[in-house]
Amino acid sequence: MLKLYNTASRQLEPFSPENPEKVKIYTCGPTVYSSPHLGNFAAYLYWDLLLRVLKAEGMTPYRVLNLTDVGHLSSDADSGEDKLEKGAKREGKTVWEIADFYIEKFKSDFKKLDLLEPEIWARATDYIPASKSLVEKLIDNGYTYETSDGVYFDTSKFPAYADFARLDLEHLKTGARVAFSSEKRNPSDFAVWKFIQPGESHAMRWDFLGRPGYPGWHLECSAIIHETLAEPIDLHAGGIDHIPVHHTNEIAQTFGAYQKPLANFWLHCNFLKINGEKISKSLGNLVTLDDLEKKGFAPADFKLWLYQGHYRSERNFTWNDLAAARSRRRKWLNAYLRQFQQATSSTTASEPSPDFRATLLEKLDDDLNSAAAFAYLDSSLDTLTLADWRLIESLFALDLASADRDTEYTALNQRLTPLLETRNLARKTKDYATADCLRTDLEKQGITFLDKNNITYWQFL
RNA sequence: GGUGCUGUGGCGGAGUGGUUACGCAGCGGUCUGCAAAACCGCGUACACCGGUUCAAUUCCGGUCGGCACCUCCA
Repeated sequence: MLKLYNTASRQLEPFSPENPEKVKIYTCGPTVYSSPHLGNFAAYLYWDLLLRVLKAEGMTPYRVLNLTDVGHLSSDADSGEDKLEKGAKREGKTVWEIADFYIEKFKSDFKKLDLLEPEIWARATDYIPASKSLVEKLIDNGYTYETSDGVYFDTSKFPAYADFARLDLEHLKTGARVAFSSEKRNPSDFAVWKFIQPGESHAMRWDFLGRPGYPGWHLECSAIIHETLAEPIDLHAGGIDHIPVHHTNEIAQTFGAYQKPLANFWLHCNFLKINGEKISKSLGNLVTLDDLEKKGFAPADFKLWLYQGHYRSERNFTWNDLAAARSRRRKWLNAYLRQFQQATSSTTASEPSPDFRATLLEKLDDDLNSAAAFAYLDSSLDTLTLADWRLIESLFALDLASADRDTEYTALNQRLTPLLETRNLARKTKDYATADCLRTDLEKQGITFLDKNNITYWQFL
């Protein structure tokens, strides 16, 4: 039985969706104004593992992933620039071009990492009517008040506001927020709709309440969920940073509008650091998927590195550790290739070994403990069948035993088998010059021979 | 100030009240014509101080350290 750590209760709980045939999942997506970095992808990789474990457990996830293409202020100060506007200025494009460009970038990286596509990609700007209707509901239900710069949610009207994040509202630092809007009744109040002031340039604007404006940042998630999944959903996932503000506000506004809880289960992943520092633009330490590939790492190397740890633990990314993960992955790949080469002549089971499957899933069922699953995998390396490897691939998608790869390996096998036989014949006749020459040539292509128990395999260096 | 996380062998990283994962790197060995990132073996780690206990890295208290969020960053 799958158990997950529910942020709402701060406890490990059995995950039992209302309808296993359609497990309603919402995962917070990116703001599309620049290239995503490894830290961003960590979240999607963790949730991908979650989806795959759900599937292995016989459930059918139905997942919505939002794309925040509405600009929002990059800081709370009045001088703060809208992120998309900033990106547009930087690249000499319109905000819409910026959004389109980075959505495509995100989706192509998503594909490179072999992540399961969400059932719905939800662009915030496609849900403006839903957003407006949510604000109207909030106004009708008396949860809001208007200031000169927007419509605000009055958090004092939602007594449970502090519960989810266990906030101490009395002691919350206010600072910038108060300066930003002295008209706010409570420091924790937040805008559900923002007005565009005369003279303010904001390319994305919609008429609402008799004037131009745009939705508050937290609004889209509640609106999209209401429109696409209907609350309460089975599971809502996001980064740990979203607990105190974003998810807290989502819960408040959804309850205010629809008088229903937003989600039954909340999952939060911890952050990635790089060389011991937080990932941030100002520190200039962003690493993208492209950087990884430039240094000769496969996207799957990063996945393996990430899954060696736990989603709730803070991880520190270093190139050294990534190289270690790559070594481990190559070892697995070669173990698979040995099975693959041996299996061409022998029959293989079509189903994974029940024991292996059960034990592997048992580890993952324990709050997605992929590190423990990997340790078990390593200790079983020699006994894994092709079907076992397909199970591993279906759970972790490490680009080891996919159908595409198998086609490649079959072709390689056809090309290499004659060379391998020639070499072994040369060895038999003690023509070591020929034998070594063949091996050296192949090693230039990153392939070598492994002689094990009188069988010779080819494998990657 | 508030909230939360965290301190495990050279590095990474699970986990557990007593048999002490796993990976990378290292060392030794085996196999081999020679090799090999193939196999075997080795390292006896859990910040510090108290407490509970027959027994604590694991529970409790404290100390010290690290980190994150509260700044529209996953």
